[in-house]
Amino acid sequence: MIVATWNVNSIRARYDRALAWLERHRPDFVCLQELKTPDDAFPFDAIQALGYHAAVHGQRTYNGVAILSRRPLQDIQIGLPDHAPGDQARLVSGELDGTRFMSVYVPTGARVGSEKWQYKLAWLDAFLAHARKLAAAAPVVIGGDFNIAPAASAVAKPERWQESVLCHPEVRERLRGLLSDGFVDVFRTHHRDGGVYSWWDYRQLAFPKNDGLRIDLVLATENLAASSQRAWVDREERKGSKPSDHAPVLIELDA
DNA sequence: ATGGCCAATTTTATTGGA
Repeated sequence: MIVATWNVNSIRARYDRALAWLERHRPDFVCLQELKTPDDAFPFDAIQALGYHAAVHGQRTYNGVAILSRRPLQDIQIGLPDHAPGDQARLVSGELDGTRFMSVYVPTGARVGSEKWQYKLAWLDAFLAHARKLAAAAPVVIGGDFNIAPAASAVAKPERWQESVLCHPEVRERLRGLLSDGFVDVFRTHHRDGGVYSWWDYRQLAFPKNDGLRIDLVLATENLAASSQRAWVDREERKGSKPSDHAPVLIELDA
């Protein structure tokens, strides 16, 4: 099966491109982030017409996540376990054939030391604890915009980003904790040397210069990850008219 | 080639993204 994760940076702004991409690639599961759209404005009909079900946790203006699947997910969970109704829409998960799929949009954290940075750390802690708990019950696949570049090899210009919210030791250590606790960064197992990115700033010709970072990750619990055949970034989707600033990341599992 | 921010909203500026 093929699992993709893609931060679309508004599902409405990406409507044409996202549907065309879905029709072209037809992955089995697609984790989407930054829908920037409430549930009632999500394009359920168009996606259903392409043969997909959607588990959606939308939000107006900011955030918003979804999982698309050929068969409907079961036991869909919205947000973190203790979430309040007004919480930021950053997590949705569901189960199919004994595997749990999660789509996550980790906070950026604005600037190190800011209030949003503290929120990023606290949210991450809660999310990681929840992911560990789910992984104790069933195999898990997490697709998401983690807003963490796992290592210097995931950054075109590591020195420039070293102290940023995407590369700071505080977030890298948290991610490393999950990776030493039964989860695998599937892309990394197939691209040990790094140098492949998933996000490029819209500004300063970052994409033509390939001045990017790999912050969009697919994590899988070890048994699932052991069956992975390949992993790749669909850079074509970052080209052309009105792209998202993120490219889709895809993995193939023999499961 | 892949091209010099973009998207939503508070809309003719501002805010947030990463």
